[in-house]
Amino acid sequence: MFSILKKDTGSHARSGTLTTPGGRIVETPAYAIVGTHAEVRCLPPERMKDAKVQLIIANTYHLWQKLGEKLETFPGLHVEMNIPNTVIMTDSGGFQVFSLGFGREHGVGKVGGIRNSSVGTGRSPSPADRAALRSHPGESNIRRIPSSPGFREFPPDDFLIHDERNMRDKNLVRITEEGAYFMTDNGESFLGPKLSMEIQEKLGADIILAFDECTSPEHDYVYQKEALARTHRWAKICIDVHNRPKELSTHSRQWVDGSGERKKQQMLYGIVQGGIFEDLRKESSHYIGNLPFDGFAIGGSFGETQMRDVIGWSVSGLPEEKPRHLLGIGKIEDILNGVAEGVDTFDCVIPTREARHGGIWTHEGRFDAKKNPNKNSKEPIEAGCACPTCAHGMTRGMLFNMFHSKDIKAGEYATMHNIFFFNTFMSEVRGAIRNGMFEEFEKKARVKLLKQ
RNA sequence: GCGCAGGUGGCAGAGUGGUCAAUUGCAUCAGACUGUAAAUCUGACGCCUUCGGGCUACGGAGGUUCGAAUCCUCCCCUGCGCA
Repeated sequence: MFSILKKDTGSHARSGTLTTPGGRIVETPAYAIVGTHAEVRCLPPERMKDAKVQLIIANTYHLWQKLGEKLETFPGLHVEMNIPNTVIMTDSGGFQVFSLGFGREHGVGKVGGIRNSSVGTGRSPSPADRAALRSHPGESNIRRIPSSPGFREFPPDDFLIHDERNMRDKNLVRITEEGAYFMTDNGESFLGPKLSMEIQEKLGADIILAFDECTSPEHDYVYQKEALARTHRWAKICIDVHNRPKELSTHSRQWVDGSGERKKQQMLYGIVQGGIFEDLRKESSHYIGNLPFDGFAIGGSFGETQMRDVIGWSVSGLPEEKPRHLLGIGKIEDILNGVAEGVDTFDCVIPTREARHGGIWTHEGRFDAKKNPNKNSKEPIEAGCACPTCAHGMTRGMLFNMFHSKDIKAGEYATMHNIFFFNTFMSEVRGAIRNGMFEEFEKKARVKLLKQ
């Protein structure tokens, strides 16, 4: 259940309370800390409370690969991670379709620079794109594995220069109508919408995500359109699997019989895609928004400069009363943009990954603890910060030394601070919205936090 | 004193006639990181440069050679063994 407590008048920002079917609670806007393998790197489970974590996102693909047959007897993420009261969501594996596939081939992340000029505006397809769409319906970069019917490689090898072929060989994913084939160390494994749903039921998160295809920022309009149609077809399959009669379930966790009423234990979110194209994003937003999901997520690729527009288009067709999650984003500026566009929850590796790499976030901007200016610095990590790291009296110089002496604790101290910082920041955002001060808060935050 | 092994860029350690300003690792410095193949990855790392190149360099001094970190002679130093 999602109840909105306050809506901002100057933007689409809102603040509310998300209560999961299991009775766990998230105050929104909130930030999901990434715990891909059912653990937050460099943060012991018992310290999550100290870091003010209220939401965790784990990963279906990676846990599936890691657990194998143990999945059948998996006790559920809350038990496994020993965080009975924390809300957990699982990503469906749709992102790995990109990160292990075209992400590798194109050498980009989801917020990549946009190289293809015909893609740059994000407004509408160029005449060339339209022509391509007419003359090659369905014939985009899709690859079929040799064992599947109608196998073909596209583009054919002959069309590729050597470097392009090398890059293509980095792609470990073959996408088909049914799902995606992943090349792993143990051979090939297939993951599609149906299986992703079944795995997510066994993992037992509070919130699960539809299996989608996350596209690359380098994909052109033609490909984005085709991938979007596929993601939409998969969305319906996910709903059907999620809502199948209990008798057909292979796993009992999905349904709870409480007070004579059969109740779903997990919330299912649909995912909006469409690359950076306005018409595709709006189409997707309306299509997904009209399906009976419990909430919605915005996925896929963004150009850094187009991000806010893309978020706006993606939200445009979603029902007001249901929660919205922005997948894999972000940085402070992205959060401000997302909240202002009506996003309720976020998740991103930024706080945790950057912490391990020395990137420290503070209310005065970000700094790199491994870099020279911090050598011998007596300055606290962040003055006035109440996190356990700062409360411990850690200085920038101490952290510098720990990183340089490869002390494993450096990553822990930094991770603790960053998670605490992001969660604190989110609570400040909530406070601002609930007090009707979001506009002022946002203005100040942009000036102060973004100077880096 | 004799025998053996060695002395290479901040360190470790390749190279044993030209493709060597010298593989590689570490350290250092800089940059990146957005649903985590990431406690990771890139780049720089003798000096100068108009970015074409120029200069000085493999313990020291000579020598052989068109050409030497690489071969020869002497010297200096280090480690191990024997006296």
